[in-house]
Amino acid sequence: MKTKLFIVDDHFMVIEGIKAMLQDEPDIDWLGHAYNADSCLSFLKYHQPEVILMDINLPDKSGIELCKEVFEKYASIKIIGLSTFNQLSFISKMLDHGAMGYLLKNATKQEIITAINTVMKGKNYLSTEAANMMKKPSIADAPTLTRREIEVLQLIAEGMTNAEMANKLFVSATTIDTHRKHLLEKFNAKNTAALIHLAAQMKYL
Amino acid sequence: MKTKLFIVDDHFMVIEGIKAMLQDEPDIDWLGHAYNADSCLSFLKYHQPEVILMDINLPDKSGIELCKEVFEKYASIKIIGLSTFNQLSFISKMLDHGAMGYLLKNATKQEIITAINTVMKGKNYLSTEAANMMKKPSIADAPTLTRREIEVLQLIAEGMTNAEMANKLFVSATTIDTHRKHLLEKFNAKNTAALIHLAAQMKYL
DNA sequence: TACACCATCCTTTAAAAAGGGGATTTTTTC
DNA sequence: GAAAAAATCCCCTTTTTAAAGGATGGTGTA
Repeated sequence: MKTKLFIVDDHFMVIEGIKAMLQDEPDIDWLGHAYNADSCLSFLKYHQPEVILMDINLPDKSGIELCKEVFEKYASIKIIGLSTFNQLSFISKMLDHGAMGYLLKNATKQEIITAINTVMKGKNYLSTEAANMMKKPSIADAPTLTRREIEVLQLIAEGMTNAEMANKLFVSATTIDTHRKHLLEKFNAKNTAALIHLAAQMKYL
Repeated sequence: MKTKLFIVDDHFMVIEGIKAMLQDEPDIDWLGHAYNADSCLSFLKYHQPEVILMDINLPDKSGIELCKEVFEKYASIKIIGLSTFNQLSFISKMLDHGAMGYLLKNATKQEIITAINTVMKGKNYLSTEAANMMKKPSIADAPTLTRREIEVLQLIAEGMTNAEMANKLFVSATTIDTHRKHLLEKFNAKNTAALIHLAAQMKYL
């Protein structure tokens, strides 16, 4: 039996590429594609794909949001996230919101087919590279910061010294020092450079 | 007369996509593709494409380097840079190193053909979005870093101290200090925190 | 109300980074 | 082959941060 496949991606080349790669596959039934989240949702009102390949970067909303919406409305549809290699920080969010797989856009034909078959069996599929990237510190273990800590963090990133921040925030320099201390602890960072790096990765900056 | 076209991109989907889009074009002669810089250079030893579509992210070296090499050896080949939208900081560098055009990977068939025809006439072609992004000062003026500077930058971001880096890179701590100094100058950063922040924004980290 | 958490302030010591010089060798570029 | 850039090394001084203590008042909630 054929797997009904749908694709959401605003990159024409990617859509054409996947179509070209899969058009001769007997087990794949190409339902069509959408260039943005809106037209994907419209399509789903009248059609029922079994698997959706979904870019995490769409023009109208993020793939993460779309993923969530589709999962809430049509829980039976298996979603496979698609991205280029440098956007892997979103993988875990995608998976949290109902995606069952994750593919990089340099995937081979065989990888795509394996991913589709795997999620159809109800199992998760992560590309090797995606799985590796998952091990990197991500938003998953982002610490909870207080209002003041976020404020100080951002000023540190702008290059201000404790004295300057103290002046700007009308507190003592030692107070800033305490906030810094807490930031280093919460992020488990060795020093300011590592702190800013982690904070940037975790989208605080 | 047909335009001889070659593509370098490590994203199979993109190659398949472009191939699918252009295969019915009477004016395009599809010479083939390469997945990395090395095999592109090998190909060029024995074949002469007129236009190369080149991804700026390749597995073995950056598209910028490849662009430079190809331009030096085969100045008559017109190079069109290819990228997804979030890597536009490299456009100007690509153009500096001999590229004549820049396309985003969500380009339509018509845009690709227009780009190819435009560069064949000896004119530059920038996609509208690329041209817009060029105007943004933020990412555009990312400094050019040396190999060593990039290395040190990344180690700083990991939280290493000068002494640790010196040890790791088998150089004196004062050397690391000099690299740091240059990094601060190039990024025009007040201190390390600001440096890492800027570097992260400019996709160095 | 008691407890956790936040924000504030303090001291001291040691380590690291910033800022200012200058210098040499190798590699790249013109 | 000369000029420019990169990578390496060194000095000195000052500023800034890190680390490790402890302390106080306020707020929100269980």
